[in-house]
Amino acid sequence: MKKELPKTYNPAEHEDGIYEKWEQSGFFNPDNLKGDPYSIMMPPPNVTGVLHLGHALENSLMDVMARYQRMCGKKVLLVPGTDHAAVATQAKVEKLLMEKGVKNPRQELGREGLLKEIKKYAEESKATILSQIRKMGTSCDWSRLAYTFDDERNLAVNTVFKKMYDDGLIYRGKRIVNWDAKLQTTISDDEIVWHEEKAPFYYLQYGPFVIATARPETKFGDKYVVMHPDDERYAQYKHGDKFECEWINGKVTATIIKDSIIEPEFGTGVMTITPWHDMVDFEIAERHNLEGEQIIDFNGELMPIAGEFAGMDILKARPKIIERLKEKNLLVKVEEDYIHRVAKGDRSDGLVEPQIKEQWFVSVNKIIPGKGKSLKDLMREAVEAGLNNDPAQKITIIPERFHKTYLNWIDNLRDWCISRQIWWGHRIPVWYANSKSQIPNSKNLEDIYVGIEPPEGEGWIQDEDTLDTWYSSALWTFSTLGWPASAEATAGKPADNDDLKTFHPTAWMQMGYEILFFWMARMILMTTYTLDEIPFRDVYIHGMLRDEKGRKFSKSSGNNIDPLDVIRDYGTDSLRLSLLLGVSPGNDSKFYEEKIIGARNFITKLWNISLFVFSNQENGVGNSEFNNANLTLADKWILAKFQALIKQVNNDFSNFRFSQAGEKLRDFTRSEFADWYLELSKFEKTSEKNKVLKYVLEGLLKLWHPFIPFITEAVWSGLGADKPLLITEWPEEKAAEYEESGFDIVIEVIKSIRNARAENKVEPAKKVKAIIYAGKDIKLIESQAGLIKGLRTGINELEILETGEKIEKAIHAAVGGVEIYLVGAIDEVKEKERIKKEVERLEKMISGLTGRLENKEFMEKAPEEIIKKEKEKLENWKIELEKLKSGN
RNA sequence: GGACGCUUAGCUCAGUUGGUUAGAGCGUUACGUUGACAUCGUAAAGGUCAGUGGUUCGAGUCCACUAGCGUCCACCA
Repeated sequence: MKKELPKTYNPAEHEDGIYEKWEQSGFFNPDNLKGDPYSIMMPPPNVTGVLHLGHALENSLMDVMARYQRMCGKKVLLVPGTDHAAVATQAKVEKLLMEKGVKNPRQELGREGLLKEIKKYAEESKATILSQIRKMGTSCDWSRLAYTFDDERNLAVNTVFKKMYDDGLIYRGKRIVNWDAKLQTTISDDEIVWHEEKAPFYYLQYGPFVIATARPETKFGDKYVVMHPDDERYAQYKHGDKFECEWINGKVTATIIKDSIIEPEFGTGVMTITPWHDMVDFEIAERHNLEGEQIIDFNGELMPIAGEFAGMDILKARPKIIERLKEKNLLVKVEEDYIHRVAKGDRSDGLVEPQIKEQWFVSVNKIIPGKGKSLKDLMREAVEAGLNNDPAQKITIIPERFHKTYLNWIDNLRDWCISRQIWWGHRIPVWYANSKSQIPNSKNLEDIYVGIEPPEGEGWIQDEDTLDTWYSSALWTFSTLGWPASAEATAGKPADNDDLKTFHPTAWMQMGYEILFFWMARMILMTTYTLDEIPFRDVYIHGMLRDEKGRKFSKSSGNNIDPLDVIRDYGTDSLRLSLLLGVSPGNDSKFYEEKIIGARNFITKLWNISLFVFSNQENGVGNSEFNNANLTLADKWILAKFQALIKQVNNDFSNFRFSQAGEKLRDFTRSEFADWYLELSKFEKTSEKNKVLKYVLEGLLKLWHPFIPFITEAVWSGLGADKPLLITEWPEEKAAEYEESGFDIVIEVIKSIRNARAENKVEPAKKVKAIIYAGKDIKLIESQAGLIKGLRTGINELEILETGEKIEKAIHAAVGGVEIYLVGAIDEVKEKERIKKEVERLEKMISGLTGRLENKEFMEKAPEEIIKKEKEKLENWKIELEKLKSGN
């Protein structure tokens, strides 16, 4: 029975239903598929709100690949998931609570109460996000849905923590950390945003020295004065010398320290140090084993050491301290317009103060027992020669330039501080038995228990801190696959035991460059350490989406585009296509409504093409066979082009060039299939034409499906296919089955006729005679005369001649006449010139390359591969030259 | 200070190991309603590929320098 498509395509009427059918079909789950495994782990969106355009891009990228691989017969797994996003989520909920009038959420609600609130928010947000992922059409296996903060992932986190602790890679230490007073937690170096600010730069008298500072409020306890050992101005002072001097709150005893980190050129070449509140000072103090003292408390207020200033906010205290120094005649001079940089938290926008705290760290330089190398070494190996020199365990980063960025970053990598003083997150699996321990300041290591499960017996108290959110995301590629496969973990889920074996390492991963270090690096670290495997083979780095003016999208700048609005107005396919076309890996791209409209217009076009082609079909989709013996020139032409297209698209997919694959598909669909072949089918009616039309269109629907799954499926299933397009086989690449038929020349002829009409301003309705000088293609063109007449050329008489004068001349001569116009397809004179030039060019190239291949130096230096390729090239050119010369 | 990138048509960008006449979309201009499609079609105009020099038979593509722009990292007491 003949099925018909609706006249117009309204995405909203189809999309949800189609997604539901896909889901019910079970083919999102690889357990129902055959073939080689291919796995992608969705970068889990934070449960801090709703999906934005960046997520939409990421979903489009992973889904285009997943669908392509599935149609190519792979057993595709795409795991959906969300991230609890520790600090971000807690900060967000605390802010919401404060807006509701809860002044200090942590104090008022307590740990349990606040966690309950956050969990409620996270669950709501998660539900929203998951429904949005469905809206995007992402073909993920919902039965394997994961969350970085669920029980399975917690088990993985604790297991890895214990393993690292037992290996001596996790240690606890007093270190200088970035303290965000607003969020009341440590944050990592990467979470700091530097702001440039103008501030006065004070020169202060410190004993015999003048020191310079922008932060006098930290200087109360300074008792070390540091200078460069080679600075001759201060040669008279020896390292370790002591002197007494008058300081802010009375006399202090100062010690001279010589350290080459000091730049003699900067300021006075002398500084005092505040080890507790400055990274560099801390390092100097460590190096010389100096004492440090806390000056600023964890709320950003001065400590008792500040004397009468104690309890004051540091910024308010600053001018008062300067006043005091002035009174004591210790203020030498002030530079007003000094520009310095102030650290602020990227989530809180509050001041970040370095503080010394007890924290948990992962050592990146310590040698891992039994491996003879450090975590840093593993991270490096994975992208260089491959883990353990195994090329199968090598990660390729696309685009390549990020290799360098990554390696450069590893070189400067310091130990990773993994503890956070917040409540939302995986609690550190460490317990202290000493009831007197003031956690987290316990130093009694004997009474520490580190384990996957809480210790038995009374009196154990768990560490208050939680883990950096990236600790759990770092395990993502394998924690989602049922690792660790303990009896409890896999009880009732027998298939999970095999998942890790089947799907790890994952095939590819995609992420924005802004989380390269946060996430990619840490996944590599954790996975290579835990499994001795890389987490993924290829990682595709995408850029950021920006608005028309190149600004980032954000709610605060009011330029936000909500993907759901786009879907509502234009459909998911339009959104996906506009996100995928015109982007290249690693580069930012601009996104605006015109792009979406362009995509929407194309999708409408594709619908109309389908409408036309299938309106002439007896049957629905499938069984698109035709008889090769009955093919016309034009049929062979479109089939040859189509074969070439499949090959190019495959090639683009295997090199992650989605944009280019899409552009080629669009060009073929519009410029070749619709504009020529489909038009021509209205005139050249043969027994096979409908079949070829259907064959090519069906192939196109398949090729388009990864990009625009909904409309292609709507056509496919709308016409009663027996299985969804989702799992229909990808078109086969048939090696040169249909030769180039020379139909391009016929197109040239038709174009020249149309041009000649336009140039000579022939009225559209007027029928004219055309004379074509066809040259060597005379037979070909003669055979297509009927078609040429028919195809919107408006000629009623056609004369085809083998030779003739230069065409322009002929046309002009004819314009004087009444109804006869001369039109030429092949300008013999021009053609001869072109061939002559081409021959010259080829000869030059051949002689040049021959010369190179005879050059001893080149032959010795160049790699064999290149020489081989150059030789091949040369042979091809020679063949080409022969063809040209012989006139074929 | 260290690293990386960008500069191609009016705009947004592609350009796959160097190889025919450098491409697309949007925009502009002219024409057009033909048996799917005005959410359309046919065509045209528009580029010394930022600049200079080099390597090469051949450079948008490789190298060096210059200019402008941008990103990341470190960080100035």
